Amino acid sequence: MFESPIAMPGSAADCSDNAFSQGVRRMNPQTIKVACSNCNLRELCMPMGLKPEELDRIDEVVAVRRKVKRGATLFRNGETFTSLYAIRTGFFKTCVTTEDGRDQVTGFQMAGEIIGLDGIVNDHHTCDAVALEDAEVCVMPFDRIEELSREVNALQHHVHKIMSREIVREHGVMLLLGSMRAEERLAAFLLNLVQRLHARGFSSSELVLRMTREEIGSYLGLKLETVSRTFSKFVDDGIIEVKQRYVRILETDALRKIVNSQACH
Amino acid sequence: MFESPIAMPGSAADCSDNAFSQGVRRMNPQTIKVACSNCNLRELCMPMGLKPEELDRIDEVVAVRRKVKRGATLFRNGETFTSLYAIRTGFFKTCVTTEDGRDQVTGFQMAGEIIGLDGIVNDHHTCDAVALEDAEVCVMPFDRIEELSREVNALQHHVHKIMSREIVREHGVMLLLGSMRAEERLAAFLLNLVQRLHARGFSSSELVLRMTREEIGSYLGLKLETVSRTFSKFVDDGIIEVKQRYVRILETDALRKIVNSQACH
DNA sequence: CGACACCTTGAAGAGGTTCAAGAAATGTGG
DNA sequence: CCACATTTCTTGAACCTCTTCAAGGTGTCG
Repeated sequence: MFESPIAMPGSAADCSDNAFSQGVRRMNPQTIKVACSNCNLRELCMPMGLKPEELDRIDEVVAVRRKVKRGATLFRNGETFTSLYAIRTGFFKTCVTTEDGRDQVTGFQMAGEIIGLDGIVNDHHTCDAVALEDAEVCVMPFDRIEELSREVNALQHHVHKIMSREIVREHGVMLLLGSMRAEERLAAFLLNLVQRLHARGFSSSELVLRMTREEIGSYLGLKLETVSRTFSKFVDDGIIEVKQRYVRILETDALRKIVNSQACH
Repeated sequence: MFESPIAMPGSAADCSDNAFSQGVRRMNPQTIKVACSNCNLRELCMPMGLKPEELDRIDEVVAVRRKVKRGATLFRNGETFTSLYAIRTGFFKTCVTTEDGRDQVTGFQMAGEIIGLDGIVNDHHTCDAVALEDAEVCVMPFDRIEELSREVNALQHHVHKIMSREIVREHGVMLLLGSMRAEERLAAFLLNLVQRLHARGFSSSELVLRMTREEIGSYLGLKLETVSRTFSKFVDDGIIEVKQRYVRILETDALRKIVNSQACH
């Protein structure tokens, strides 16, 4: 509900197909076959600068689309791995769970991001991917990705980059979890979220959290009460405004200063 | 010095080439050109079950070997990415550093493991790789890897698996940093180290730490004093013996119980 | 053998957690 | 559309774990 005023029209965040491509495409709701070449999220999840004939081949990557209702899982720990998923719309969390009941949110993913990479190594997923709002994903069978990336060099390198990016992202999370205090973690979290939303055409100062305080806490290695208290502290300090899930950042620089405060320790 | 009595002869941990292959190979110390097909670490860092002609091609992956003295870096944050490195001998840490002086060890790597994956996404390394003991690595230029993996399917899939494995490993670290207490973290750390050493033919109850308490602490998100105290507590409880860097595990099950103690919270 | 890096241990303190209660929002069924 | 149940969020107070600061011990290497 807060999203539409924040979204910038015509941007990558506007995830509906344009009128032309819809007219050309078959609209069978069961098996929606779609072309990456027409997708306005392409620049986020597919390699850029392809030759026309390569672009056509890329269309073979996506088998079908799949809708995932809020609260439902796209895949679960233990399930057989078959495909990577490119998020078209919606918002996901991924989390690992242990037998003894430990739980850790390992990431939040939004439109244009790829999930499922964890499953490659053992042909089974090792985490759950849960939709935090109604979502739609492009299903990309991995054997087809491997096949195509033998022929399209740009796709091959793109797959490698996506995996490397995820490794680097996780390094950042390890830094956060291993060396930051609560305020620093939450500030870094907010800056990261808003930066990614901005890259998708949303505001760089307002956002709607799609996850609960508990999920934020799990991701940041904090209890939900600490997350709530830290939000309140930022509000008291005049850095942000918070109304439930809605957050407005008033002082981006203050958040940056909090994250980079290591020097004065 | 503690290593030789623990190592099992003839195992993968015995990293020297056999007499035959040395006789055949040119021994120019400047540019040592070596064949993966003869390496007894192959099963750790290369795909298995290759056809003979594929095995020959794999030999093209490794350009040269490179020695890294204890304390020296294999690559540094900011350096241009060119190659992945397979560790032949020695022990590395990788760590990310921020301008404001924060520092986080993101992993410890031993023989047969691959480092450098962080550099793919932006053509620059985003962390430092430091040898914790004199080491030797196989340099594998990444463009050559990409070239070859277009032709050898098993290599292609192997590269994907290595990257996926690293992603899954980091999920585990996030779980550790985000949800475990000091004792649980150190117990998990010891079990992981000893398990990996065991896979290389070393003892599953004795090990020599190649890193300082401070480096362990950085990896586990703890201060070195906490690491030291937790070691001492494990000794008091009769779970391990510690003499500086030498550790003997007396009660593996006790360590396992500590890691999986979440249920009784 | 002396300098330096590394490790251990104690005591005090801070930051985050736990437990608890109530408020606010959200969803559901009549 | 409203009442009720449920989930989510906020806030307070006590507690606990880990950190910080400090001092001394141990090992290593030139």
